[in-house]
Order: sequence, then C-alpha cells, then structure tokens
Amino acid sequence: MIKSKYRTRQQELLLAFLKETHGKHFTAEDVRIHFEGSKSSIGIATVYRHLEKLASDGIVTKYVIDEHSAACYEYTGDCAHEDSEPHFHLKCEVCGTLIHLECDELSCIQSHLQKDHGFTLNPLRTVFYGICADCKKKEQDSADTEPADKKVAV
Amino acid sequence: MIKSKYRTRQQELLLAFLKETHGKHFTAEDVRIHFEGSKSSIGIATVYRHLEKLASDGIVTKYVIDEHSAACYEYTGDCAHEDSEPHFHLKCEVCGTLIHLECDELSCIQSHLQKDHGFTLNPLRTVFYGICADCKKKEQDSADTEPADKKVAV
DNA sequence: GTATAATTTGAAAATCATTATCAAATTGAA
DNA sequence: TTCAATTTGATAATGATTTTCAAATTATAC
Repeated sequence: MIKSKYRTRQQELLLAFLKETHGKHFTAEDVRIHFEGSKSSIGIATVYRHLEKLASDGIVTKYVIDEHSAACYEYTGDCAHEDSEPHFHLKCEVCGTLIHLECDELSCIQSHLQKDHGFTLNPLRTVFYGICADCKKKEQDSADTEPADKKVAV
Repeated sequence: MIKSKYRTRQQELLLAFLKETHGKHFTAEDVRIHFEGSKSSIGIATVYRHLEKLASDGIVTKYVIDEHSAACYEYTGDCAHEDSEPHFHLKCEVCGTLIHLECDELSCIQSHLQKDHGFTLNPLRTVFYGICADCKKKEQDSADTEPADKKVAV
C-alpha cells in the first residue's frame, strides 16, 4: 500500500495500527502515544510524514475539523477502492461524532455541481456540518422541559 | 451590533469594513492591512478579538478552510436573517478560491439529509471541496499537450 | 473640565500543531 | 560486507492565533 522504496519497521507498525482502528478517527499524536514506551516507538515527524503520504494516496482521509484541535485521520483504504460506494461524512457539531454516510441520492449533488457549476466535488474531503438525529432529539426534549424555568419566571 | 460596554474607534472601523466587504471573504490579516499606515490602524490582536466575538454573535461566519491558511471570515449579518437565500461555499483545492454559491437546487441536500438521515445541515459551516471550472479546464488543457513527452518517449 | 474606575488596546511573548533540517540509522542490492 | 539511497527522529523553525499586561481610551461622577 505504501509505495516507498524501502520497507521500514515504522511503516509496518503504522499499517498495523491503521487496520486495528477500523473506522475510528485518530490524530498523529494518538499514533505516537500508542507506540510510546514500547520498544517500537515512532517519532512524531515520521507519523506526520506517513499520514500525509497515505492521505495523498487515498489510504487514509484527513479531516481538519477546527483550527485548535489537531487534524483527524481515518483509515478509508477500503472505501477509496473501485467497487465501493462513494461516501460522505457528516460531522455533528454538538456531540462531535463523525458519521460515515453511503447514500446514492447524495451523488446527485456531485452531478449537479458538475453540470450547473462546473465544480468537481471531492467527497472524501468534504464534510457536512450540522446536528445529528440524536442530538436534535435531545435538543427538542430539553426544549420541552427547560422552559419550565422561564414559565416560573413569568 | 457589538455589545461591548465601551464604544471604541476600532469597533466602528471594523463594522464599517464589514459593510464594505458585502459577501466577500477576508482574513484577520486582511483587515489589519486594510487599515495599516492610515492614522486609524488596528492591532492584529484586536482584530482577532473582535472577529471572534462577532462570529460567536453570528454577525460574521468563520471558515476554517485548511490548517495552513488563516481562517476566513465573512459578514453574514444579513444572511443570518429571515429572508435571504441560504448559500453554500465551494473551495477549489487547486487555486484556493472560495466560491460563494447561491443555488436553490442545493437546498434539496438539506431536505434530503433531514428527511432520510435526520441530519440538520448547517450550510454556513459546510464547505464543499473540489476543483473549480477554471482549474479543471487548465488541467485538461495541459493533459492535451503534456503527454507529448510520453509519446515521444515511446 | 477633572477625577476615577472600568474597559479596551496593541506590542511583544507564548502557544501549539505541523513542517523542515540534517546527521545518524536503516535498508536493499551488489 | 560494502555502499549508496532512503528513512528516521530530535530539534529548530514556522505561522496563525491567543495571552499578557502596561498604557491608552472610555463612560460616568463630581
């Protein structure tokens, strides 16, 4: 998967880590810490180097969620392949969950942007921000109970 | 608009700047430079302070396009209001342009995500990444000429 | 106007994720 | 084993943003 000329211990470790994560998100620092202390530690510079390369090769996907937290990476090796559905990501602004969404209807966005605006969408990089169903529900539930305060206040 | 206890010259200047921009995008540095040299310069710290406040008050919207370029701000005081069209942003990954897109058809995304996935999209925060028409064209043009090398090589 | 207290300003230092540097270690091939 | 190419990682550098804090500004009281 990593097309480098020399096969190194660090590469193997990183790939093994990726397979373990299986759909989870992690930062470069997470990776470094995972190997810290063990005889097979990896320097942070090396972690970043490999993650960047893997990201540009489409093996992992990088999400810049906001400027003050470190970038998030996700192993999407399988998704990037030929026969898998194109997928999108939804990020809940309340609970922070990153939702993995495979949906045919959404691909209409791609063709629309292409035809009417000449814009070639990159679904791997695009993240839809909003509020997930669970959080929306909680929000509404609390809207049903909380106003009690205000009613009392009146 | 800015609810601070003391009305200052810097606040007035910034608000005046915002109204001038009218839908354009700018960075904190852009603002500072705009006033640089003139008798009414504003320190970068102050610019950031006000923009952050305005963003949390919903007067401006902040876009974190990618980790290595400065955050982009946009005056959305009007847009946040009742009668204006919701709009989306397209970011070209090649030339870096941030395109401001008002398009009714795109609002179908919102209703689709809501109905079928229970996800309430926040169009102000969502940025579509991809390649703009101009860059796509250039990419294809160079694809027509460059392969000459390869053809010669064979 | 003057005095006073609260708030804002801004130059400079600090922060923090990420990248660049470069000598040392590792790798694969001869 | 030898050697050239490549990778590693400690450390320094980068750059956007934030913090610090003394000085300047502002609103209010006198």
